[in-house]
Amino acid sequence: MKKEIFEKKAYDPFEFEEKIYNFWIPYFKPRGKGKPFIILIAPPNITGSLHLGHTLQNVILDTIWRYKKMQGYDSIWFPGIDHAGIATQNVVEKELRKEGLTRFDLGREKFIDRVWQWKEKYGGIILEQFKKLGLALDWSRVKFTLDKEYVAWVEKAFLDYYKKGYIYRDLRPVNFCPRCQTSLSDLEIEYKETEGELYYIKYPLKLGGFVIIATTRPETMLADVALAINPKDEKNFHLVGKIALLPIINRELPIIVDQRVDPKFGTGILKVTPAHSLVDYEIGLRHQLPLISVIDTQAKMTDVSEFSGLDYLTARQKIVDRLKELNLIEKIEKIKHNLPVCERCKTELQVIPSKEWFLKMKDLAQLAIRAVKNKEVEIYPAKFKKPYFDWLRNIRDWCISRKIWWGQQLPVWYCQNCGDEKYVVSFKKPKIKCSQCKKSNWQRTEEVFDTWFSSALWPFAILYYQKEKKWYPADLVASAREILQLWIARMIFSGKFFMKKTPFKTVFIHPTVLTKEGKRMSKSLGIGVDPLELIEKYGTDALRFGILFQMSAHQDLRFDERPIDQGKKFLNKIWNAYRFYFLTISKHKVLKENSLSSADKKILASLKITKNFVNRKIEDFELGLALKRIYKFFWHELCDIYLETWKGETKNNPQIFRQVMLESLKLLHPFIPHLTQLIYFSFGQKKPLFFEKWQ
RNA sequence: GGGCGGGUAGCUCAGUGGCAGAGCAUCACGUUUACACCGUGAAGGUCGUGGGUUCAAAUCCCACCCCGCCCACCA
Repeated sequence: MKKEIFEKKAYDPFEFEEKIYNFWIPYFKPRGKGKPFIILIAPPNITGSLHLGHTLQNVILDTIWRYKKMQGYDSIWFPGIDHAGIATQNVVEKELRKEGLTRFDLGREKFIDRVWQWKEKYGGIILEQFKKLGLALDWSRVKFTLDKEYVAWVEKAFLDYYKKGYIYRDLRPVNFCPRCQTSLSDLEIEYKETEGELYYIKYPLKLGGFVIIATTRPETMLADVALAINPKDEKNFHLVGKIALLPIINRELPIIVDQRVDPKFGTGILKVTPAHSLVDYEIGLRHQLPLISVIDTQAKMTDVSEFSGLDYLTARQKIVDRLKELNLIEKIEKIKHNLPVCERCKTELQVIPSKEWFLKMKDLAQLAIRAVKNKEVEIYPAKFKKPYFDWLRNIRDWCISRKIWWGQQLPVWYCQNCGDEKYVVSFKKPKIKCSQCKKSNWQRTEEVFDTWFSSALWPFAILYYQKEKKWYPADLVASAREILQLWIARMIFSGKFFMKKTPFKTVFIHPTVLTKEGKRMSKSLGIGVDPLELIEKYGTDALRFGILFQMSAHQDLRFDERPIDQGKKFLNKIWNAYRFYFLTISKHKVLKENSLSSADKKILASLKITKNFVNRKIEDFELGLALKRIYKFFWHELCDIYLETWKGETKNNPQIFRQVMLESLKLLHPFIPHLTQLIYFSFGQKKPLFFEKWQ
């Protein structure tokens, strides 16, 4: 690539970008020279394709990678992808549905084969798309969260936790999707506003009279074990300590006090149903109430009285009819309320008790809190520390098991003769005998890990479990806001627990990319923008420019396509500025004296100011402001003024011209890597531009 | 319900105590030998509303209105 390329008046990114990327690839590896600057990538889901969130996040990191490299650091980051449990399983199930099949038709083994096929076909797509963004990733070390070594790490972590008493198995109410047939974490739940009925039901008191309870779910009343009121509720306080009778089956219900009751809802009296409500379960724990379940995993009534086997909606109607016969319905009101539905399939969820594996969070949350308080990790912008601390301070134990099929199986073995009450936690099939049946007939559980349990260990796998074992911890990770708790917090306590060190020093919570109207982008609503289409239209450098130009470290970004067009024009401006440079410079002999014209002095001063400003702003993650300053410098100070002084007679110094043009190229490179590399070749250079020193 | 952020030119946004800014869009002029994906210039704003502090407020304080995001979820 020589100077002849400048015969063209306009820059065509499509002719060069891919070639330049391929030229760089070998140089993206760690060089082993200089102080490492390590970036931790957020592994995209194998279901994913590039969206503007990924684009922003990774372009920020790549810009910093190149900046740091030019500061003399050995910048390093590795690519990887996440198996993403439920998300992937549901995508494959959707494919099956087109063939008229469900996963149960295939059976577990064949279904998992299908998911692996899917992974082989689509798993790497988003990584290929990362190449299109020009990311300086070391492609010789791609990791996947179901790689053999990775799986071993996750098992080892589980065993460690287990040996130290952090893991337990318990029967607990969990959010359960009757369609997906699995428990879900809080984060996999959506709420849908729905019009429903609020039933006011009379519960007789044992010593005469009655109280009225408001509920939207009468079918769960058969699992009631108490009634509760708020301690500040003076109106109802006289009821405390009395006994109520559960209609239809006449179970005795103590009336207790608990602060979780909202005195303003309904009559201010809550029926406590620990098996089918998470709040009620908490109340139940505090008051040592029993756990009675009346709904099963199919959302059908279990074996209680005459309602057994009915689905929950039919049962609701029958129970209401019966209460009406007994004259125990005071009134029925319309109410708007939020129904919990499965994030993936939108089925209404049931809270039901299920045997699940839990991780004790109290100590671990403390580790994560202290790590940030002691500044072992810095969270930027600082305003995100509050939600981080709030979440950790109010944390519940983490349900880490899922009953889906796609994922990593727990290293847990159940006795085939005695059932799942007898189990062994072990890496390999246990040889010991069951304490009950005295036989060794162990079967590995089909339960899999919550995908976030696996992701929480990502830094070990990608940084430590490289052969060199020397990249842990990272310097920087960037994250979307909504996974601050799900991912970032969990990586922090996992790192502190297993490695005694936080997995990274700085977390940058980047802005959310919103639509022009300020709404969240959403594929299902059809208001997303596809970055690949933008690349096809404008090229990678222009996209990078456009998105970084709009970016602020503190504020969300309302996406606007115009700055990308502006970027395309800017690239052309740069192209032509260097065309002019190469045409002009050949006509001028290098001066022997180091005399500077006033234009020379002015542009050098301006370059220095710009550089200092850009340094400061990049360190503060204010890439938008940095780029705006560079834009102003290059276009308006360099092109509009300084270059003009080279037309006609000039007293300028050609050495300064060369110096300024080379320095500008370096300044632009982290933001606009491809074009600047191309022009760098025209200066007779054969190395990557990011090997140049920034200052 | 709790938390966080935003409201500045038609649009997207800079600007945190000292004469209101940029890009795009608009208008006028200019085919000046790097670039019409250009240049020169113009027009355009009661800085959400009301009050307060100050010599001075877009900027600091208080109240309110509107918009958005995150978290929790009311039985």
